[in-house]
Amino acid sequence: MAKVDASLVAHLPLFAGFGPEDLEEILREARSARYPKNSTIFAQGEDAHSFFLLLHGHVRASKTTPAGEQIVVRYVSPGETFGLAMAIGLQHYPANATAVDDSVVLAWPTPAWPRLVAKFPALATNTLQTVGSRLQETHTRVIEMSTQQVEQRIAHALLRLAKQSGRKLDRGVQIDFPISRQDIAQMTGTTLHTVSRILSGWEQRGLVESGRQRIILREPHKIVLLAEQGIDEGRSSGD
Amino acid sequence: MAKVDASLVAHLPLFAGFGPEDLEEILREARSARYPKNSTIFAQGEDAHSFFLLLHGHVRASKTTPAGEQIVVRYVSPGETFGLAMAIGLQHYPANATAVDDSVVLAWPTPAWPRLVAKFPALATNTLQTVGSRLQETHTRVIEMSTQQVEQRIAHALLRLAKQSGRKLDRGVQIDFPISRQDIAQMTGTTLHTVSRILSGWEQRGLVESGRQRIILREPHKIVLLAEQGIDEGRSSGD
DNA sequence: CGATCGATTGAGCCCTCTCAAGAGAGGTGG
DNA sequence: CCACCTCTCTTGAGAGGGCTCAATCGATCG
Repeated sequence: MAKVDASLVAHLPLFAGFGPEDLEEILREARSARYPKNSTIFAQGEDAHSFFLLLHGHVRASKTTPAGEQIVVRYVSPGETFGLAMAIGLQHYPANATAVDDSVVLAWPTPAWPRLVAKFPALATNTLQTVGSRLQETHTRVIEMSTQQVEQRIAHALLRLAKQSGRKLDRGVQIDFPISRQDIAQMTGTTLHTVSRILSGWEQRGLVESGRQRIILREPHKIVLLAEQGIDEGRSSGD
Repeated sequence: MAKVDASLVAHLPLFAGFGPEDLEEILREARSARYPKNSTIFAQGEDAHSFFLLLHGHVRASKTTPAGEQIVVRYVSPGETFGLAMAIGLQHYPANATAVDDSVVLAWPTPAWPRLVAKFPALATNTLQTVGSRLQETHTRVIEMSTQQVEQRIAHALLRLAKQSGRKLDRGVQIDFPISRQDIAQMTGTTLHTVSRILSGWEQRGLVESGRQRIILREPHKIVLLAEQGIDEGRSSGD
């Protein structure tokens, strides 16, 4: 297996404050692995054997309820960690991780975590900040679900995805991985039907262009307005 | 100011793995303070001057939206930390903290955090686990809001409060601090009206006994059933 | 070129919100 | 100790946003 180039990951938040030698030592314990599109990286409830750093691709973290419903926890972008069960005191993964695109990860065996943290305490403080950010983001989600209508929540979700994983095109910004109506529904607490209806509406108004697992924001600024004020007048156009 | 007795807090998760001397050193940097009922401990957006450990009483953490709506983030019980802005990389408090009962806290000046963590790395790993738990709990909340009806969400919320801060009475379990219909609405993403209607219904069925900012669960087991299956009548399946 | 998975769309309903009073409980000041 | 005032809780009526149920269409892949 090829060695990971330290310079590729040195700038990541996880490794803030580390010198090249420390980095080498940490990376030495990791193995890299490739997961093809739609493959499972780990499943909820499984023994947490490893923790991960995404190098390339995109990973969806989701949770399954006892009743069998799924919700999307987040989409992981390159440079982010995931599967940190051990760090937060869990023996088992609290969620599923699925590669939504061909993806490459670094994986450390879970038992390496306590050892690495003991030697490099900055790993813990860096991770604390990461987990703290995720907590803030999740609170934002709770607030949105409590106070906003579905259309606004979808607008916020798509803008976030675009900012995080948007690819600039001439005609707008495309979300850079396959994402279905169902996925968006599971991110926003609604049904795929409602998402479909709303996106159809936006498409007719020229705000987005979308297809099978593909969404392009054509008028991001107008979508920001939708997200912020919610109901904007102007429905009385041509029909 | 009286010195804090180390033995009172030694068993807390925050201090797991510390000896008496380390504990003394950490506690030496804290001051204790008393906040009367309904007083503000800190406000959202304020400079994060301190972080806290609740010794006695109850604290409500809430967030205010740009539109002025409030949601309850959580209720803090004795032994828990709050106001950890600095630890998760924030300069300002992301929420409001209000004493809902006469409360006593230990407060450390924020600048002490990096110094203490440098000397006692276990503080960081202990806090990482705490923040991780809160992240899990917040995800649970998202899942409930996505998949359950209001009545089930209220049932879950009250059961959680009862477990966390319940006082056993002959007639049931009382939530051990003042809590209004509005508070419950802000925990579950609904309105005070709907909470009031649902609690009235439960009261008629003998499940709860409630009054002004006071709730007693008289039939916790039946409320568990409500929380889990939701609808207990009719709804025959017959596949 | 057929099969499968995702997207679209209509109809109808109902859970929950909004709007609107009003009643009860506690606290406070005279 | 009583009167008043404020905060909380209750309850009704009506409306509507979003869900459920049910088909059909369209695109991607083997």
